[in-house]
Amino acid sequence: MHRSVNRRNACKCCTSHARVSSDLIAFRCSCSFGTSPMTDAQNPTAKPSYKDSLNLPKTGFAMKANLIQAEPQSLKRWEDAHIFGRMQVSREHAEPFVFHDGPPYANGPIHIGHMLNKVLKDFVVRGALMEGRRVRFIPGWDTHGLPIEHKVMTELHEKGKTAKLDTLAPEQRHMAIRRECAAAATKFIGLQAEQMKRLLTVADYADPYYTLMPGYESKTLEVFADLIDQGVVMRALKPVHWSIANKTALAEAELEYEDREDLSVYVDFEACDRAAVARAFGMITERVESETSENDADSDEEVKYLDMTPSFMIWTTTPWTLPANLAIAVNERSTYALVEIDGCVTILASDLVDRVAKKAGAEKVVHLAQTTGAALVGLTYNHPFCARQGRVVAADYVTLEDGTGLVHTAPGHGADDYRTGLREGFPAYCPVREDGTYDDSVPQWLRGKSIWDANAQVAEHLRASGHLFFDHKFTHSYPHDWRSKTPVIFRATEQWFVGVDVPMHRDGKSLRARALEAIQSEIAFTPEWGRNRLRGMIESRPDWCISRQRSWGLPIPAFRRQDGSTFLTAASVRAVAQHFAHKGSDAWFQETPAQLLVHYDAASDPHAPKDFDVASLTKLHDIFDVWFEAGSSWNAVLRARNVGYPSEIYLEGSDQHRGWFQLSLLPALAATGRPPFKRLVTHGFIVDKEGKKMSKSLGNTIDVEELLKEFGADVCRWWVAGIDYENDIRADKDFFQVAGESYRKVRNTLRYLLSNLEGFDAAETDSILEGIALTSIDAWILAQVASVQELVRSAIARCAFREAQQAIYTLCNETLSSVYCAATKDRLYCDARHSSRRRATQAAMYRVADALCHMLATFIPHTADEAYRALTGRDDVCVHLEHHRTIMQPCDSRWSQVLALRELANAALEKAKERGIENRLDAGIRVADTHGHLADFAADLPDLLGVSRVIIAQDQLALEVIDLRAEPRCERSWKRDSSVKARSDGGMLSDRDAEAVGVR
RNA sequence: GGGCUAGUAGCUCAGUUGGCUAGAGCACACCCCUGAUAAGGGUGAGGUCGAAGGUUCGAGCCCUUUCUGGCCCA
Repeated sequence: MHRSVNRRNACKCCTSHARVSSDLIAFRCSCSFGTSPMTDAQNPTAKPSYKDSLNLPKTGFAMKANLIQAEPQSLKRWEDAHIFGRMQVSREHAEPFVFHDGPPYANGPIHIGHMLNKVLKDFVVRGALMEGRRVRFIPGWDTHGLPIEHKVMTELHEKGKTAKLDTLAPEQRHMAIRRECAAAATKFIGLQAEQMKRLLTVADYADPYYTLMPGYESKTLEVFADLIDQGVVMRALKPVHWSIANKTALAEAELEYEDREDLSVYVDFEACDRAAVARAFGMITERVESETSENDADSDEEVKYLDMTPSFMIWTTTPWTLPANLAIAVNERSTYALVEIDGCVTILASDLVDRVAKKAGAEKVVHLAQTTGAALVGLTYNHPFCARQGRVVAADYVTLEDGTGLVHTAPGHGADDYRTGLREGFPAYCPVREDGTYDDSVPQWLRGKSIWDANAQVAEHLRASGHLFFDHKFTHSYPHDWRSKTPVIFRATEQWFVGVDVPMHRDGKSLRARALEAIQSEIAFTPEWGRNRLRGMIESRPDWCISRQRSWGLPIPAFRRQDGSTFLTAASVRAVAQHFAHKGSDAWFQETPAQLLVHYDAASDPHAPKDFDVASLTKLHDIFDVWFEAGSSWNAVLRARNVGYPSEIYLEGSDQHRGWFQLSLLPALAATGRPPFKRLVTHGFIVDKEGKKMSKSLGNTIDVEELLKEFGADVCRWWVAGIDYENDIRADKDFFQVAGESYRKVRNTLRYLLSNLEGFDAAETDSILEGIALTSIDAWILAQVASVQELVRSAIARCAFREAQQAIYTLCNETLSSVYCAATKDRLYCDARHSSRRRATQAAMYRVADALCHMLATFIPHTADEAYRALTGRDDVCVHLEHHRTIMQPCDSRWSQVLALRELANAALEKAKERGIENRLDAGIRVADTHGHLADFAADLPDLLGVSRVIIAQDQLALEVIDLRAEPRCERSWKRDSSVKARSDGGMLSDRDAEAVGVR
C-alpha cells in the first residue's frame, strides 16, 4: 500500500475543523464529534459507535480469485456432476447449433496459438449454450501424416532401429512404422486434450474424433467414392522429390540441403523457323533491294537482315534432365537480345549478355537486335538430341539473377516446369526410372545409363554436335535424402488428383466454378477480406494432388490389374470403406485384395472392368494427403454422427484459407453440392510484443503451461476475449498481467453486488421489481444492464467477442462501480434492513448479478459459476446448465439528462476542493431545473451525485456547490442532513438513521 | 517476387459514406475515502494518426510511392 506521503491530515470525524497537529499518526481534533481512540479513551462518556448497526457488505465470494487452485476444482465438480451430459440431455429438444472443430495436429504440446483457437471456439460454443441452443461440439485431432512419421522415424533412427526395419518386407515395415506413429499420435492427443480441458473449454472430450479411427477412415473413403462418382478423381504424372537410394518419394521435410558440385552447361537450342525469329526481333530474312529505305528517307530505322539461324541459349545445372526438355520459359516482361557471339547467333536476356560472354571467354560479341520476352513466346526450336520440337513459353518465375534468362523446362523434372507444362499442355515426360536410369524413350546412347553418369556424357554429346556453348563446374545448394544422405532428383511419378476444372456429373460445373460461386454468394466471412483471399487461392490453384508415398496415413484403395491398368471404382472404394469401418486401414497392409474387397460385387458395379478377377489384383501403396482426411471431417463427424450439416461456422487461423477451409470446401462441394460451413471466421497469428513472429529459435514464445500456472485459465480467456483477433495478435506476459487487472475489476464488482445480497430472499425479486418507479435509480440500472445484455448477446453471435467484453467491462467499471454502486451505498448500509428502498436496490442487484453471471459464463466459466453459486447460495446449481434470462426493464427516458448532471456536478465538486470542500458529503448541490424534469428524480439525486443534499432551484442557471461543513453531521451515515440532531442514545443522527437504529 | 492484411497516445483499441479542438480503457500523475480496503471514487497530463508526395475549401479516412510487420505462395 502506497499512500501519498503529502496527504493532508484530515480530521476523521468532521473534516471541517482546524488540524492541531501535523503528525500523520497521532493528532487531535478539536471538534466535539471526535472519534479518535485517544479522544474516546480520555472521554468516559464516549459516543456510541454505529458501525455495528450498519448493513455492511458480507460475502463468502473471495476478493482473491486463487484461480490456479480453484479452477481444477471447478473442472472436477463439473465432471462429477456430468455437466456435459446434462447439457445434452436437457437440451434434447432445443434448436441445434452445429459447430465443427477443425482438428489440430497431434505432434506436441499445445502452444499459445492453440490456446487462442480453442478459447475462441469455446466462446462460440458457450455463447450458443447461453442462448439455450443444443451444441454438440466434438473435439478432433489430425493424426496421420508426415510430421508424426518423420518424428517417429527420426527417433527410430536415433535408437538405431532403422536397420532392423529395413530388413522387413515392405508391408511389415509399413505396419511397424504405423504402430509407432499411432502410439505417438495417441500420446499427444492425451496431452493436448488435458491442456484444452484445463483451458476450461467445453466439448465432448469423452467421444472425440481422430482421423485414425476406423469409422473416420471409412467415412473419408466414402467422400472419396462420392468424388469418383462426380468424375473428378484422376491419375496423372507429377514430379516429386525422389530418393534413388531408397526408391521412394520424399516430402520437403525429409530433405536436407547440402552443397554439391555439378556440371552446369550453357546449351544452344536451334530455332526451327528463322523467319519467325527475325519477325520477333523486327528483322527480315529476305534481302530486298532497299527501295523502301531510299524512298522513305524519313525512316531512321534500318531494317536489319538475319542471315543465320539463331539459337536459344539456356543454362542448366542438371544436364541429365535435358533429354526431357519440352520447352523454354522466358519472362514476358524482360528484354531479350539477339547477339552474335564468336560467329554464332544466339538469343538470351539483354542484361545477361555481357556476363555470359565474359564467363565463357567469348572474344567477339555483336548486338544485332532486341525484343521483349513476350515476342518470343510461341517460337519453336529443335531438341538437340532427337527429332522433337520444343516451344518458347512464358513464366513469371524466370528471373535475370543467373543463367541466360531462358529456362530449360522439363515438366517431368521440376515443380515450376510441371506447372508451366500443365498450363501449356505439355505432358510430365519423365524418361528416368525409379532406380535413376533412363528408360528406352531416350536416344540409344543414354538408355539404361545412370543419370549421374549421364551429366558428363550429355555435355560431351552437346559439345560434339556443336550445341554446347560453355560448361563449367558449379557449386550449389542441393536437396539430399535425409536418411541416405544421397542427392535427390525430381522425377514425375503417377499420382492421384482431384481435378478442379473437370465438369462434375451433378451439374456439369467444375469444382473451381462451384467453389467460386459458393465463395461469392453462399458463405459469410469474418473478417470480410477472407472472401477475397479464398477466392484468389481457388482461382489460381492447380489440380489437387491427393496421393503421398508414405506409410502413415489412409491408403488410397487402388489396385493394379494384371494388364497393368489401375482398378478403382466408386463401388470398390465403398466396399473397402465398409471393410475399414470394422478393421481399420491397417487391413490394407495385412490382408489380400480378396479380403479387402469382400463387400465388393463386380456384377453390380457398372464401372467394373470386364473379366474382373480379384485374385489377380495387387495392392497399390499410395496414401491420402492428410488434407483429404481433415477435409472430409464434415462427413466423418458432422454427418456420420448426426450432428447436422453444414456447420454454422468453421473457425481457424488465417493460414487455413489454403488448408482446411479450402480442402474441406472442395470435397464437400463435390460430394454434397453444398459448402460444409455457412461462415468462415479466421484469427490472426500471435506475435511477440514487437510484432515479430514467435519461434523457438528466437526464444520469444510464451508457454501455455506457464501462463496457466501464473494467471489461471479465466484470466487467459479474459485476455483472449479482449483481443482484436482478426489481425496479428501481440502477446507478452505483461498483457496477461493487464488482463488480470481487468479481470479483478470485474470480479470485485461482482463481489460487491453479492456482498450486499446477504439475507436477501431471491424469490421476492420479481414482485419487488414490479413495483419500482421508472424514475428510480434501480429502474435505470436494470435498463442499462438490459441494453448491455442485448449488446453482449448480439456481439457474441457475430463473434465480436471484444465488443462483448468491452461492454461487460464498462458495465462493471463505470455503470456499476462508479455510478450505481456508489449511489446506492448509503441506502444499502444505512437504511433499515428491511426498508422497501433497500430491498428494491437488492432486488435490482440480484438481477444484475444474475445477468452478469450469465454474460460472463461464456468468457470466464470458472468465475461465472463460482459467483453464481455464491449468488444462489446453492452448491447444486451450475450457471452452465442455464441460459440468459432476458431483462426487460424500461426506465424514464430523461435519465440520460440526469446522468449529464452528474458529469457537471463532478466537475464542480472538483473545483470546490479549492475552497476546502474535499469530502463530497460536506457539499450540497444547487441546480436549476431548467426543463422541470429533475424534480421527478429528486429522491435519488443526492446519492447519485454523492453529496449530502441537492436543492432544485428555479431561480438559478449554473450549478453551484454549497458548503455544508458548518452543519452537523450524522454520526451513522456521515451525511449532513437537515434532520440531524442529538438523539436519545446521545448520538447525532438524521431521522432515517435514528429510525434504523431505533432511537428517538 | 506475387496474393491477402496491418501500422492512430507508453500499452490495447474506437474513429460509419473525407467536415472533430482525433476518442475510450489500462498504465501514469495528483486529490478524496478508509463502512467494497492487497478495495472504492474524482481530476489531469499524453498523439505533426509509420514516412513522403498528391487530389480537395477541407484527409486519420481517397490516390501514388515508400518503410516496418504478419499469413499464404513462389
